[in-house]
Amino acid sequence: MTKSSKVTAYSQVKEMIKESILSGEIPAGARITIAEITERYGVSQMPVREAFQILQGEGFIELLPHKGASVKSLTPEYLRNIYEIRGVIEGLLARRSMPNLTLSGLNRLKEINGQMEAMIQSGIRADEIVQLDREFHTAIYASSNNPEALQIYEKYVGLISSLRKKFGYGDNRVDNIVSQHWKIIEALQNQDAEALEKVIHLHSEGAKLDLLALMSS
Amino acid sequence: MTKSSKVTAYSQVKEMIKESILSGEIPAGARITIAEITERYGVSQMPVREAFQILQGEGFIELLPHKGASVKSLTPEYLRNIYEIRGVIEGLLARRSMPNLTLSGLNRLKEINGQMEAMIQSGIRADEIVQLDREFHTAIYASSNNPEALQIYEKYVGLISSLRKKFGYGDNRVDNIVSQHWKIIEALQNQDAEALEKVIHLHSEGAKLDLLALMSS
DNA sequence: CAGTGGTCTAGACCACGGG
DNA sequence: CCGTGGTCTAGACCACTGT
Repeated sequence: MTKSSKVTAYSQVKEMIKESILSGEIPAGARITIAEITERYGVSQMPVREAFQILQGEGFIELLPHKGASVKSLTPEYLRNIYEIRGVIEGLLARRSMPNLTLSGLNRLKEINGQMEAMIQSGIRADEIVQLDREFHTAIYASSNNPEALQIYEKYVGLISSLRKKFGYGDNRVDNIVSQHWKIIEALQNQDAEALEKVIHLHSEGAKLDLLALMSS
Repeated sequence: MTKSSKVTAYSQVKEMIKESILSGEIPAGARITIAEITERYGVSQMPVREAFQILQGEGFIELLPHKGASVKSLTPEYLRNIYEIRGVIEGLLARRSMPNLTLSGLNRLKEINGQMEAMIQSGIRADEIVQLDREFHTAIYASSNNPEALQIYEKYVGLISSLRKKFGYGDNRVDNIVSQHWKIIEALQNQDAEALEKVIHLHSEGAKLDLLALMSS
């Protein structure tokens, strides 16, 4: 490690490996050896092993006893599965957040979605859309008072965001996102739980289909 | 460790600690030191630390850098949160399992629920009810084809089961369980996704209220 | 029946909290 | 400012794979 510091080596190693995976530097399905990492970052085995265990818990790698670590491969089935999970978790988060959402929170949502709308005119950049979309949803779910659910959401959203940056968006997906966001805002304003949950599921389903189509083409 | 074997030390240590937590031997909120475990099981620090990381990933303990491990305390808020998560995940699992459920699978469900019904007559034993209830739900969700969701479900069901064995069930909770199970079977038989999801949520909600009431009394 | 690489031990290091 | 206990290093051990 660069210098002695207060943060632990294993958490730094964990973050660095995570970065490498999300950026695509270490491709899905690739094997990672302990030796590789110890050499690269100048640490010994133990912090690497701890980092591996954490990353396995977070769903980024797979760890087989006596066989080593490999980056979880993002098969269509796996993606479909985690989209489904994310969908129902988002429904829960939205439902729980609705009563706690403040007026200024609602304005923040309108602002973010306005920015997205503006971006469509001036040419779409996938990574910025990803960023704004995440902010939009995070702004809603922050008031859910269910940190455990939020953690599951963030785990999967991180995995999927990296793919978005790589594959971008389908033809009119971004338009759909923006219009669905307006509907979400409307449902929140009306405190209409049923409508809200319906739009959220639609939103998630659309995202899944769009990404899967892009990946298979 | 007892003897050299093919399974890893850290996985054995992990299982043993997990047992101790679920059995209540190590109470919620208690601190666990590495030295304690190394001494008790005759291993060195590294496998213990790996076990800790895994247990943190599974939600059983909390790990603070430079401060150590403590068993996650089961506050009412935390329980409410994980019941909510379990509820929506179960809804998802049930919905996805329905089309894949075989006739013999359905008969198995009827059989299990019949056993539960019989048990009510001959006096209720909490740990056996817990066991049968778990079997019932597992029998449904096995055909969900979504192992990731199943994993989340099992993580939380393990935590909650241990509490059930400790606190038992409220007055007519067991009757409710059995009658709701029949309704679940009926919905599965009719391939009625909407009814199914409704019962599942009712089931989950009832379980949550019952347990929270028992714990606060 | 080697070589590779994951797993484990022993002990040093050092952050943190109480006196 | 010392003690406790979490963190890290170096190196040995041994399960697994392919030759």
